Amino acid sequence: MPRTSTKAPAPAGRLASDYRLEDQVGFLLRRAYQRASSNLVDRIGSYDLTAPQYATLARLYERGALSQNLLGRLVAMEPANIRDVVLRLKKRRLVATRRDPTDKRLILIDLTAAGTALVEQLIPIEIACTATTLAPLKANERKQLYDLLGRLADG
Amino acid sequence: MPRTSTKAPAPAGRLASDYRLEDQVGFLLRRAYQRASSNLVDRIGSYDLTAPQYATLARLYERGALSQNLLGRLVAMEPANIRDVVLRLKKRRLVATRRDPTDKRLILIDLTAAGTALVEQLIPIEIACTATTLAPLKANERKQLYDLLGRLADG
DNA sequence: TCGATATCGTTATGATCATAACAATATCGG
DNA sequence: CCGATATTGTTATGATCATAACGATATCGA
Repeated sequence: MPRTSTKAPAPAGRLASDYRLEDQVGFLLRRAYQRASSNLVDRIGSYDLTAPQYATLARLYERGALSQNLLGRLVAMEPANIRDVVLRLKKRRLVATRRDPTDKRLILIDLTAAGTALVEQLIPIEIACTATTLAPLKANERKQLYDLLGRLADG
Repeated sequence: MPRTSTKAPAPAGRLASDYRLEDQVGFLLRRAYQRASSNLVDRIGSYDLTAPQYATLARLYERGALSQNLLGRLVAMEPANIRDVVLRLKKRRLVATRRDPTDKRLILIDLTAAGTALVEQLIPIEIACTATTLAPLKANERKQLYDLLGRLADG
């Protein structure tokens, strides 16, 4: 006679009994990113901007005009994805595009005056948001986290 | 006469000169998750499974049958999202669904035999994949990372 | 010069994601 | 008992994401 009902919650039961999803970095990273992203949307959502859109604007603010492809690499987005983001930002007149005269393959993206003004407004909000996300960590732990995450991301 | 052309790359120029996108946790977390997710797809992509799909199967393997809603919470997915994942897994006969007899609102999800067999095949691959992702870190650093990420994710 | 190769942007497909609104069912308090 | 409230699952909308295939343009080497 089996110990409990076959329909029971099956606390651990089968094989690989010591495996836990929580022990997989990918799962942890996904949840941590969800939290960070949620914090950002809570703060800048009223501007109707997503985290990738903000990152795109911020990168343009840092670097000035960039080709669409390079811009994508600098915000870690595939060509097909950065294209859509740029289209949405362009529709809102936050960025402007023009063709590179010397290399006809390239589309140069740059902030408009409105885009620049918006980024300058959002940067302090983003910094506060980062502080919120990092709130559970002490100062030295935050530094450590940056080091570890940076090495993970760069492979 | 201005020092350079107005159209120049604008290395730093404007306001908030010390702001860097790299200093924002969200951006770092997103890139690190991209890396981890990419590592997983490289290894289990031939099974036509994504990271969230694998997480769903793994959770069911750990816990046995769960309501769709609870399952979603346990893999950090919104109700609308876990629904789509379950539909795809169900279409491939990796999970089966039935209504809870005592609470007619609930849909109970459980692994099929094929689903169970697949998870048992994938678990060692996932563990190896996690090792790959963590390769840049030493043992004590990995432990530290888990601690920090866990606290971030839980808020 | 010219052909192979590489890069850039586009298109298409399919899978996450989050949010809001909604119907059906449970639960709880008076 | 029964109405207010909460929970579950669905639907719709819109924004990421990754991948593959493709034309256009650049670049490089023979």
